[in-house]
Amino acid sequence: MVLPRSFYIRPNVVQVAIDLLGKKLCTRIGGHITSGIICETEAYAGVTDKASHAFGGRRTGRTEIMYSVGGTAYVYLCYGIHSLFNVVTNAGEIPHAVLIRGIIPATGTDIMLDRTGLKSITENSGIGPGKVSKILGIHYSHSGIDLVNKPGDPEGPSMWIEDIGITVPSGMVETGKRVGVDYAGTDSELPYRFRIQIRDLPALRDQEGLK
DNA sequence: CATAGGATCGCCT
DNA sequence: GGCGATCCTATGT
Repeated sequence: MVLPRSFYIRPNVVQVAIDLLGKKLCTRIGGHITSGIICETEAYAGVTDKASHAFGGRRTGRTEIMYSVGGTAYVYLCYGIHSLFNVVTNAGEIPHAVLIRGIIPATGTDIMLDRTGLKSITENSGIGPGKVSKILGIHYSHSGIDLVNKPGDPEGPSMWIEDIGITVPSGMVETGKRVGVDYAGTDSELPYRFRIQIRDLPALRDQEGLK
């Protein structure tokens, strides 16, 4: 089931970040469908969060997308090299977002090989926000794509997230500080990073099989 | 117009 | 554990 708008527009961005664990992030880029199970996320709490690009209500050409309605993709270029993929959450004009930091490759591993030049795709190949975009073919030019309604052009790039029947037990979710946001002062200490360990995957895959 | 710096990665030691 | 790659974005003059 493709996640509906109601999943994204919930007001608690931290809860959305946790609930995205175990969901399947899918893209159709250049006619190729690839996907992976989300295993690491970070929440960015908008205008009050010093680590957020929208802190203080900042609106620029880049961050404007963050003010879209929940269920919109926000992708930006980091370090001149990496496209980082985020999901905008909450109602319009409230710039909350969840950074997807890691996925376990699921569909289209042959395409991922082409995109990365790796010799093989493993469970680690999508760990790291830059790698997520690399293996899924996501580019910062895809910022603004709607994750709920398919774009008008059926041939164009498209991205969505599916519920595949996995429920991650809270005891399986590891919480920590966000990465690379030391400039945010005390906000860098917030426990807004969430991940599931690869060693716990077999149990989750069993759930998927039962559905 | 000029410039500094970044929600990273992979290779090197 | 350290560093270079690489370029857009934001900000300041």
